[in-house]
Amino acid sequence: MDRDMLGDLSTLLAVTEEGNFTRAGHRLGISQSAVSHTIRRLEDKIGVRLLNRSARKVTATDAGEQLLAALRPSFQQLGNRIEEIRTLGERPSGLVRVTSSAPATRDILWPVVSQLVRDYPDVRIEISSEGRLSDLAEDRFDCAIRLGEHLSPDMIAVPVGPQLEMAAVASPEYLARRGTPDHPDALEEHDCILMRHRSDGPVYDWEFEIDGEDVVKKLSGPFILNDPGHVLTAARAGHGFGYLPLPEVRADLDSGRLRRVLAEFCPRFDGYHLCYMGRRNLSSALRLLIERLKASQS
Amino acid sequence: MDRDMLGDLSTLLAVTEEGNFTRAGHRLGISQSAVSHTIRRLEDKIGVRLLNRSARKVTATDAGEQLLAALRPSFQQLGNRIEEIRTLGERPSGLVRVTSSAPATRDILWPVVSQLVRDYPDVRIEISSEGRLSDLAEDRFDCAIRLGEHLSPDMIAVPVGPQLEMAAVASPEYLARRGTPDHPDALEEHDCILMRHRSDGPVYDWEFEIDGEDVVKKLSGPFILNDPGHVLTAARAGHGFGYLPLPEVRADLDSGRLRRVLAEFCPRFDGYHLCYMGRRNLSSALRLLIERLKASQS
DNA sequence: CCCAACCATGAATTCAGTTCATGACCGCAA
DNA sequence: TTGCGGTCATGAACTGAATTCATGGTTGGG
Repeated sequence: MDRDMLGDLSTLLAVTEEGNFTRAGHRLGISQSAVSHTIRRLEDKIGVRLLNRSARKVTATDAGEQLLAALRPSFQQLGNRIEEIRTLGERPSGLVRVTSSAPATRDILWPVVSQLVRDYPDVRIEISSEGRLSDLAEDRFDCAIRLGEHLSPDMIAVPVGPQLEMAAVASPEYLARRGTPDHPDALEEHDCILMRHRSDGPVYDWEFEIDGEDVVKKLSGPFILNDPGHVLTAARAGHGFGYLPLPEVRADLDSGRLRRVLAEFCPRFDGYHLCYMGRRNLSSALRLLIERLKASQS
Repeated sequence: MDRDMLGDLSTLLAVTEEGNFTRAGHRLGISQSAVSHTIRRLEDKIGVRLLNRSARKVTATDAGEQLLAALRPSFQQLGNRIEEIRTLGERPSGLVRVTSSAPATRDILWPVVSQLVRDYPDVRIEISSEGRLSDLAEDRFDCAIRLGEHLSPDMIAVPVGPQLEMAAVASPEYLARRGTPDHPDALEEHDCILMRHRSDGPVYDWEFEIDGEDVVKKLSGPFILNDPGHVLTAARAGHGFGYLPLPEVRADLDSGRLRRVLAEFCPRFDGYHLCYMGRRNLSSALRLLIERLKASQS
């Protein structure tokens, strides 16, 4: 019994259920002619006439009836079984460990996972603000919400949030002590808390938009950190300016712990990305989360 | 369950049977890459991962195993059924020689062969009421319709008719001359035309049901015959009682040539059997007849 | 550490399935 | 008896899904 025959058998079944080629074709989404060719081809392969055709009537021959007698229960069982595993397959379960900053958790992650765990009671989500991208490779976390695209060749990053705006911030104490810059060029006279992710990687650029032009400032300062939380800590402590996405500094701005400068020079850019290791066997729960986050972006 | 999926399912089965995509591809006559695409497409359609792949090993997931558990018997049944009808459908042709009594021909054989020769124009059926079981072994006939099960070790008998009732009959002339028995015991005072099939075999029993008990009467008479037709001939001639299945004597009863006695004592028993030599290479036409007679019994 | 065997996948190819066009057949009504 | 409408059959033309090609990634064994 060859593979191509199997689809043809379901055409045979449709013909006998509908009673003519034309209606069977409608049901299957093909033309009457295609049905005719298909049945003819099947009969040639098996070497037996399966249908008697007269004008206005199609009936199964005895051989056809015998074949259909085996076909009906078999296809019914297979259809049922496929539906069962499809339904069961839609029951993701297990733990998904996500590392995400508090703002990303609040703005991007929480709206999605809140509904997800209602829809799929067997899924549990662990969210930690302390993880690092390197934790993904070491399987301490399953995914991370981060700004910008992926950095490692084996890591996948998909956008899951709207475009963002950067903010340059410093403590009131620092500003009182060192003055408030009114242009990005002035930052060259200030201390800036820089970031990079890998100790051997590039330092993150501070980009500004001056007279419609994108300008990258090469700055310096007392710290090069790899964690936005630490950048905030250092900025609050008066060690200089931090340059972070607006959501990440909003709480400090609201509380007055930090003040924003050069807002009119700050461009918008791609927002949060979901990062995960691009390996094969992602759990169904993780796949589900990835799909949901992608979908929330549209 | 759509048509295109069915062929893909047989690819899935081949992969799990062969243990890898490459060998499955060889079996199916397609490349390893085509197998990979096919499995991927099937998994996308169903929405469930069916196989775990690692280097050098492919195994079914739980969902895949469940699907395969339904797939295997279904495809086996379909494959067998297709092979059956293909075999039968190899345009059976030629002559099938059947020996059958007139009642068996009328009641059992005719309804089946009438349609069979329409379906298969190359098949011809010869029916003779003169044959004997011994003619099967000597290849003068291909099969026989007979009451009761087979007698020779190399002969096969399959039931092809409903249960029957025996009838004890005699001619009106005999009854007028010798009297009408009103109990099976009275037969001991009468002439009875006996039957057996092999000259060295046992004489056929005359069984009656008396007060709910089965009773075998040991009787005697002027003839021991091996053919029901001859028994009827003898009974019509007034030689005594015949003991035959009701269908075989119906015509004589209807015409008044014979009269039935002791009807309330006659039990029912297994009916007509199709007898044929149990050798291997039965012609396709004979196999077809056998299948049809078996099927007509259900 | 290297190699062989296997799977994955995007792009390109190909040919089997399908449509198109149209003829043949048949049942039914006028 | 004839005409019409509905259905099946089939060869030729078309097309898109299945398959191949090319190649990269992974992994187990030597």
